[in-house]
Amino acid sequence: MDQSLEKTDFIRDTIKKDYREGKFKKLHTRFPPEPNGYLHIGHAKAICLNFELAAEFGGQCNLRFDDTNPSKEESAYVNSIKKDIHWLGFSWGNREYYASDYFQKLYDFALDLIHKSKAYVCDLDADQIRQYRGTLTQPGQDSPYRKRSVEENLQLFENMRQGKYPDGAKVLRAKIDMASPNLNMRDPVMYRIMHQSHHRTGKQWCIYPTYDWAHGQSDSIEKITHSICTLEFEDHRPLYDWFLDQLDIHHPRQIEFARLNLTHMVTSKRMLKTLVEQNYVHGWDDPRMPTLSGMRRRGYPPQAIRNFCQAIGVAKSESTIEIEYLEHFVRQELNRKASRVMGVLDPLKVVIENYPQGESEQLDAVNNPEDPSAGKRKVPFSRVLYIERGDFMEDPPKKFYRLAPGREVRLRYAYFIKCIGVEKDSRGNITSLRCTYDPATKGGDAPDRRKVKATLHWVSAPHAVNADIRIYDTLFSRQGPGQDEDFMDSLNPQSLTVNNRCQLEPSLAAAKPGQIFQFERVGYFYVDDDSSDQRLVLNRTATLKDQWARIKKRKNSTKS
RNA sequence: UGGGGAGUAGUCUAGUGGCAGGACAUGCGGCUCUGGACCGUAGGGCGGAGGUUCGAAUCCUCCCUCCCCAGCCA
Repeated sequence: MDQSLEKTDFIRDTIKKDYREGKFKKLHTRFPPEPNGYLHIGHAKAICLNFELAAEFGGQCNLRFDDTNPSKEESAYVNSIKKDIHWLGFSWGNREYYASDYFQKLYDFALDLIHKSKAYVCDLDADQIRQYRGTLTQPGQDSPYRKRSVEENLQLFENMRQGKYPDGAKVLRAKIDMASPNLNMRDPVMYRIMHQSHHRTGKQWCIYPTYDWAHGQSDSIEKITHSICTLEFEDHRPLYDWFLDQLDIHHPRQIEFARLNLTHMVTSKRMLKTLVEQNYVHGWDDPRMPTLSGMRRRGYPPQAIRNFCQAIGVAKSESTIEIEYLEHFVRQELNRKASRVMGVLDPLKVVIENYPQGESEQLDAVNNPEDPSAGKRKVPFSRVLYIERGDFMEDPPKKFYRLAPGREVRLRYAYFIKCIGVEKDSRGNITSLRCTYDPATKGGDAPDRRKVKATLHWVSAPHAVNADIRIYDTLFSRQGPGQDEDFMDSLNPQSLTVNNRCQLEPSLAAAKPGQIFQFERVGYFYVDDDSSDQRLVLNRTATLKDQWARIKKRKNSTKS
């Protein structure tokens, strides 16, 4: 690989170093989601990292569900997670694992620690354990049960497993150091009693391992070489290492990186759950959600998300990426792939007065100028058309070079038209435009080489189809929702508006759910599953970049 | 205040003692039958103070700011 193009970051550096030092032969990573919610864009960063690392170094990446807490986990989440990872374009072969697959092995490992006098059964309740733990600045105290004999611990632990105690009565703890400055080392809990049915093991167990006890050992069982996780687990690394060392089993290296944050978004599972459960959005796959299923339904191509994840890189400093950066990759991908069509969101009627009444014709339109193989299609033209209301101004300011009285513009793939009159209602609102067309400009070129400043999209009124277009904006109006206020307070009341006035070219009548189009000069639109033969429903994926909108915005802000 | 991390343009990120580079965003220009795309161009940065060195984003010292940890969550 070209040295200058080779990706580099601290994780890859570490892996290369480990490889040079012969610490492993084949890289093995894993993506370990807990099946207690839907995957979001933050997970995508971890998924891409783990799977791409494996691919780059000729290794493998496992999918492992971290299902150690039956009170929160459901198989419905398992399915959505698998679907989303596949959608992103990654596969884990037959290496679909569950921490719950290892419950027996973990139990045996625990026995081993008890035998080594490195773990004990503790009768303190949750409150008492907290008190004994000490504080950030004060050391903890040994549990009164810390000195139990190996035999007693073995018996008690067996009893725990047999279901002889109620929830919370006892726990199994590692025997490390109650005075450690790292709170995670102050005799952390390994097992808790939960008489709770598990989505995979059913009623087989009533004691469940904690994250700290399950994670490293699961990594080890799967012969993971590099266990990549987020920064908040940095404090846990000494414990991760301690368990593996005491057990003297395969020892992966844990590496921590900074999680992904995006402006105008939240990714905390608690907050996302609240949004769904209190119906602020229409489900986990609402196109405003930062979930992968939401983005899929919004029309974001998976490749755009992967490109984005590559571009943002991986580091240890906490960062918040502007949502515009993600949108850039969405547009980049869609620009190459999406078929162009014409659709008018805010219609203004135009009558071509010199075009024969009752007639129409079919004009050639290019489907995708970025992709000649996409071919051409026909669009009907007639005497009565719709153009975008915003494409006309009666009294245009300097930098506005679209249609205005007396002005000539081109209708894309059609003709030059000139505005010769404006019709208004009694309140002075413009109801329609009177125009003439130049038959010699058919197709969009003038034989006399004269130029026009603007090209407008349009739709023939008698041929137009209608639809519901869901116009999405960011779910939150603040850049960092929930940072200085309750996150619900910065919900954007404008995050969804439905437009049913639109007029679209007739080819859209055949659009099928899952298809995505560029409405020329407007944006990208994805055909939603809610569409039926009776009613087309489109989600606006993203707008096109719009120079005029920016000029307008700047003018308004300098005025005020 | 114990421990663990992090500070490079508006936002990400590269750099590992030798010209601070790239992407997004922004401005300007070009091109164009999408004010899209594309091409070109400009502005703007090493948290601070000392020190070592011919030379410091990089090494040393001190300081400042931010994040994480006191779940039987992950």
